[in-house]
Amino acid sequence: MFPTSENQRETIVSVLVPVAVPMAYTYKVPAGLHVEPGTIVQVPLGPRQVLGAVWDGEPDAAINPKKLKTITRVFEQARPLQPDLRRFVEWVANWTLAPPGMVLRMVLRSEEALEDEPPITGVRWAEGRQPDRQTPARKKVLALVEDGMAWPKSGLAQAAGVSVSVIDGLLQQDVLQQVQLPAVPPAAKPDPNFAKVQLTLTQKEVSDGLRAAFDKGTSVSLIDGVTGSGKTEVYFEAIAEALERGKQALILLPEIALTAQFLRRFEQRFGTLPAEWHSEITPKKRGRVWRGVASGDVRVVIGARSALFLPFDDLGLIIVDEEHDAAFKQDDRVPYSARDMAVVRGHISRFPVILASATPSVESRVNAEYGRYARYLLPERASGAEMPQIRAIDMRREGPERGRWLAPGLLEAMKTALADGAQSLLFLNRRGYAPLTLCRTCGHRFQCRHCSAWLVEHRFQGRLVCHHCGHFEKMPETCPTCSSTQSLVACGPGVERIAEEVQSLIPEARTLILSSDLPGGAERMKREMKLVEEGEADIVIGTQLVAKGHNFPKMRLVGVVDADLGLAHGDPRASEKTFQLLAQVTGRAGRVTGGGLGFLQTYAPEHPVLKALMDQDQDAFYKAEIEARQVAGLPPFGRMAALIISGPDKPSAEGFARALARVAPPDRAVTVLGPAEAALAMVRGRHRYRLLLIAPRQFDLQAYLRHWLDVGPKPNRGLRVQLDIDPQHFL
DNA sequence: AGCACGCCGACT
DNA sequence: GTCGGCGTGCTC
Repeated sequence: MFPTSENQRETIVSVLVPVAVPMAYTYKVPAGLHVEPGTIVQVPLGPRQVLGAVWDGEPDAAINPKKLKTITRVFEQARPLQPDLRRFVEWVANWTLAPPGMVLRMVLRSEEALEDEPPITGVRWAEGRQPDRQTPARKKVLALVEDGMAWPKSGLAQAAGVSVSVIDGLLQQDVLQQVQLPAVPPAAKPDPNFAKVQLTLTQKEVSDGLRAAFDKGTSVSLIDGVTGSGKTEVYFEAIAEALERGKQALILLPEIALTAQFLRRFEQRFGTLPAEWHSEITPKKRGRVWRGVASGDVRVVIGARSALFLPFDDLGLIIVDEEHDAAFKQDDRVPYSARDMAVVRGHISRFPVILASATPSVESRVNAEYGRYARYLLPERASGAEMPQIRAIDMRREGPERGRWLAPGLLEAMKTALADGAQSLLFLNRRGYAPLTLCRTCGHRFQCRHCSAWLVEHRFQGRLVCHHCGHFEKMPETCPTCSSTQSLVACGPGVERIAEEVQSLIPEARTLILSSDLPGGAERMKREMKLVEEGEADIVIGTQLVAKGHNFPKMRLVGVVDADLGLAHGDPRASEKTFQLLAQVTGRAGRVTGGGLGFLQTYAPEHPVLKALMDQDQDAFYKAEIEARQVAGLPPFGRMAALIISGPDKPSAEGFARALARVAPPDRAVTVLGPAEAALAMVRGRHRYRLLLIAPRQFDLQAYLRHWLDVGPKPNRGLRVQLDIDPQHFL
């Protein structure tokens, strides 16, 4: 690969560039410079300079030598990407049908990481020297530096209570001198023995099992524990074990859950904050963490899915918390599932991976049942609090009068809770006031002009909003078709409408809406979450964002306004998603106060998802769902791929069908759920169409797709593939 | 004519 | 992913 031939021929190497080209390119190595596989380099590509990594495999000698360009820069200080990481990049590229360069791009996402950090300069007393004239300000500064310690300039000025110009004056007279300060480490070393916690008997058993997994090399464990059962405490013990063995650890959290609260819990256990990695981290910090991870200075990273591609020096454990969460899936660029790829990374580098959830994904449950994963159960709340009682309200018999949405039984329970000083939560996963507006006179329905979804009325903003593409218009006074006035009616409820109903029926309660679209942004949301936490609201009406994150200690009652919502979707995972969401939401009830209550308003009280929730019988849900999937050939028993066709065409079934026929004619081995099916309704954004292919396990779906990708439009032009396949069988 | 936009191929 | 080239259609 690196001939230093006698006849002084120039060396050539493979270089992978972070661009959507199908393979590694070939470059010349400048004379006298050493590169090896993994070395990070800068190379010319077309009209620009890009980062890249020297890659494995023979460089292509067949390329016209006149075309070959030379590596412009070698990043000698940055350590080469390790063989395991390079294999991981290749694996992910192969799996996702994405160009390997696009996966490498996720590894090289911090440009700052490669440059040396500009040294931090500080000041120190030049021993013995005194200023020409003493002033009170100068005296204060000199008192601080007397001991010979070095200070950052602004820090010293602040500590002395003087302005920076005083320091500058002293520097001028050489009373102070400039010195280099050591670089700030991105995170201190966590101490596995900082604050050992008292574990319950069950927790201890699980933690012993997890610690033992380190001796097995590759292993995956699933912690299946109810909300409040202490999953976190238990997997912290696995992190302690990794640290004791001198290994690095990575905790992956869904983006939403990266809360200060979680970081504080880590700090309490290990005595220091972990390094963080997610989209909000500043470029400078990002560079420090990247370098720290590569050098081994950073021992534990807590991050969102992209942290999986960090160049760890010696990674020995990955934890995927809330492993069922959809936020682990990336839909754009390289469409990967961080949960699945974490398992792959653990497999390649032979270390344990831990998946944790109160409501595991069906895939993980199946893998556990078939013995591919070790399964650990934490069935009880560590505080001893009871799980809430959940009952259905049959809306056919116990429902409210026409035009109202809350059943009398639910309202009674809310009033009782209010009288006892406890909080209630009404959950409805629908923003706005009403999901459909129509004209009573002519039947006109307000539809989005871009994507044909119904427009949702947002009464506080006085707008009609499309929840698909974000398009909005002012709420008109008159019908745009027949010009009738006062004829527009709102159909169905959203959170705003439920809040209106609560305010009119229980006016003495302090009500609060928690919905992502309310004005004030993330700041206001944080404040309001805090208000709820402190008991400053009696009745909270919320969309799905109340399911995650904050705990509400005074919440006793949870009412699901429409428990059927989401069950009748075209989405093949509708049941699973609804089960997980409702289990989380009802789990908010009575976590600390005990005796929590859950109500499910439904027209289908016999539905297996709702029955499982009421009976507190998760197993019943998984059993029913697994059977249904086996019959339908859905994951994890079949394999599913979505072909996404995007383009500027206006939505039209004809154009879509034409594209489909050109790209992926139906095959006897695969089921194509085309535009006519509900599958399309699942994600019909602007300029985007998706169809689902479902193939049996033994069918080589990737080869099939690869074939049609070659025949059809270029993969990076209008056509994208998203695979929803559990990789467990392919390791 | 001047340009904005979309499409398409090339990039070693 | 990003650039440059080229065709189409619209505006000053």
